[in-house]
Amino acid sequence: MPARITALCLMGPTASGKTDLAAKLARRFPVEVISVDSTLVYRGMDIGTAKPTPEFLKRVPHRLVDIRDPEDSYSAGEFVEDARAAMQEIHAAGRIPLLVGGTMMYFRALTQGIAGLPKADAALRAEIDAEADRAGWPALHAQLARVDPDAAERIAPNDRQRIQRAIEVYRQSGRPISAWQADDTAANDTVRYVRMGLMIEPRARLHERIEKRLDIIINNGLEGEVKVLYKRPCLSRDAASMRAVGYRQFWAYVAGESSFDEARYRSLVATRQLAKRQITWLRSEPELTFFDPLEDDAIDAMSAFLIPFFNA
RNA sequence: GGCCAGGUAGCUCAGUUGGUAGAGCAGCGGACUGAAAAUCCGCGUGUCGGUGGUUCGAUUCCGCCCCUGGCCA
Repeated sequence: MPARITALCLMGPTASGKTDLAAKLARRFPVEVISVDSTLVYRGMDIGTAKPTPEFLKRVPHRLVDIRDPEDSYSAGEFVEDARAAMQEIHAAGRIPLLVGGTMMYFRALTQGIAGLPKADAALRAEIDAEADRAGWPALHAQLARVDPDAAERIAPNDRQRIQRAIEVYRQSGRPISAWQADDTAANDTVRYVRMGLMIEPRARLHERIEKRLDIIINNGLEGEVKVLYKRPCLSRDAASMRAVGYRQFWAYVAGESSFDEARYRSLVATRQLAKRQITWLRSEPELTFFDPLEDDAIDAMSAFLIPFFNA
């Protein structure tokens, strides 16, 4: 049985300054960063994801960055396995894991457990998509209602992603997804999570930062980066990686479907909407202590908050 | 300066044969179990450009004024 360990969580919406604060914490405490970000896992997606530079990563190593090609997918389940392994290694090396990121579902899956569901199956998903093209998602929702009324009740008739997932799991295993989800997921109780959240208020203040950051990303060459990805023969716009904010919108521009200004505007909107969803997660996160990253003494406030956990 | 077309929600616009108005986008709130930077659900009062007039009643009809765009001088 592994020893009980403490892990720190630093969670915040996009453009809230997580990376910067993580680096500062790493200078003050014996911590090692684990990235909790569904886009930083992809190699070759550096500019649009605002990935820390190689020099920065050399100074402050991050686990779970650049571990997938954009053609491949990654998932919350894989993240949980990878993050648990990384936490054990870091702990064994005498340091404390610092989980940093904005992919709230990954945090939730890690800290509260995730059912042992069957994995994704690309062929089966394509099959279900084809059926939906013919009959429409509400029809598949009705089909789901016959085999799994509990799941159907929770899923909206137009929520293609969840309908598809529920049907996928049922066809693969012959067992309703609601039954799988009812299994005891027994969150890993060998880890104690200490949660810190970043919040920038009012919202307009965050929106300003988002716009500035997007323009930096565009000036750094987002268009060129997307062009390289666009040319890869095995990479499609339907790949999980290419649905990421900025990539999806500039893919449409590179494909000649929209103007540059439109790609920029839509990326801006998508980023704001992403931030809003992340904030919704944060509001429901238990035992979260908030910090304002724009305060001059943010790092000191966080340090003061953390010291008791390092002495324990 | 003259003629024409417009001025309605943050933006783009629809509409009211006269009974004070509604879509898309944006924005806001929420959900979230192997694609989650994903996928969905909910939320629409705004001096209908200003001002006078007609009318029981004007955003709607009429006059004048202001603003924008186009054409003509």
